[in-house]
Amino acid sequence: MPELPEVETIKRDLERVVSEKKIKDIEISVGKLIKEPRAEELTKRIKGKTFKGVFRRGKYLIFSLSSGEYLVVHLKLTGQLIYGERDKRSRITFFLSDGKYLNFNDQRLFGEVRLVKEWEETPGIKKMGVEPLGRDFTPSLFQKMLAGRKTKVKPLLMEQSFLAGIGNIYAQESLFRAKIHPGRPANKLKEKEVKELYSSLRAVLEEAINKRGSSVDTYLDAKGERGGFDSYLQVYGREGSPCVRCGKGIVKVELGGRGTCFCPRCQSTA
DNA sequence: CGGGGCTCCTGTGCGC
DNA sequence: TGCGCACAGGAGCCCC
Repeated sequence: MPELPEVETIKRDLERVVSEKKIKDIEISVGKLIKEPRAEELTKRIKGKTFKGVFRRGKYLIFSLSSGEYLVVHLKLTGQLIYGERDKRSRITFFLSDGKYLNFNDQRLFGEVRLVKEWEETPGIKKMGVEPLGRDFTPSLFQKMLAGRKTKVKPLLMEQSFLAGIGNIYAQESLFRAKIHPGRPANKLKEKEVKELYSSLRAVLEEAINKRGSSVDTYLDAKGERGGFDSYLQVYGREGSPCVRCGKGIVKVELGGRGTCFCPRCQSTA
């Protein structure tokens, strides 16, 4: 599942290879992935335009086009954007001026593509919270953000209107590093724990970016290669295995309807 | 605000 | 060996 580090990896890869390339044509095999405008309309507006740049907001990838419009893409669970040769699994294929292809693969068809004039107004982005690796995300801001919230900290970390780009993997990993039980009410964290969680979040995201993401589920980068962070995951998907810190078995529970792994000994409940 | 539930979809992995 | 079914999961949406 692509989260912030995976989307950032794809962004960095694509920036190098699609910038200044013209979109000669687009082939849409699964029209329902396009949320706006209608597929025919999108084709008309995108054909002949040039990719100017690529950036990321939360888990969204945003391509700026020479027309001044933006192509906004969310990979959801199984989306991939792979640059290179033609891929028969591709749901939406961009034919580029260098003779290469940008393939949007998506096994489970949850992905979303939009062509918009103002990317900031896109549903999902409009109410997006602060970027956890951004300059304005500080320990004191984090303290304030958590203060009013009685809900469980792990589902809160995954709320995109709270923090941008954190999903099930990195929420679990950062709480493990910070030694905080995922079910703790957010407003009950001690000041020291808030600081711990703040640095754990930033550290885990940065390390994951440096390792080019985690290839959990179907994730592949823009070159079609796996990420390298899988082997550094300490709790995610490790239920039943020994805790890397204390050796006790990692436990899996459901929180906010999502599977959650943690160490019942290391991660403090109070 | 909080909490629960439903929805989209399909490959995987289980039970029998 | 093979069939069929429950399940996972991001995020919007609904309801109370």
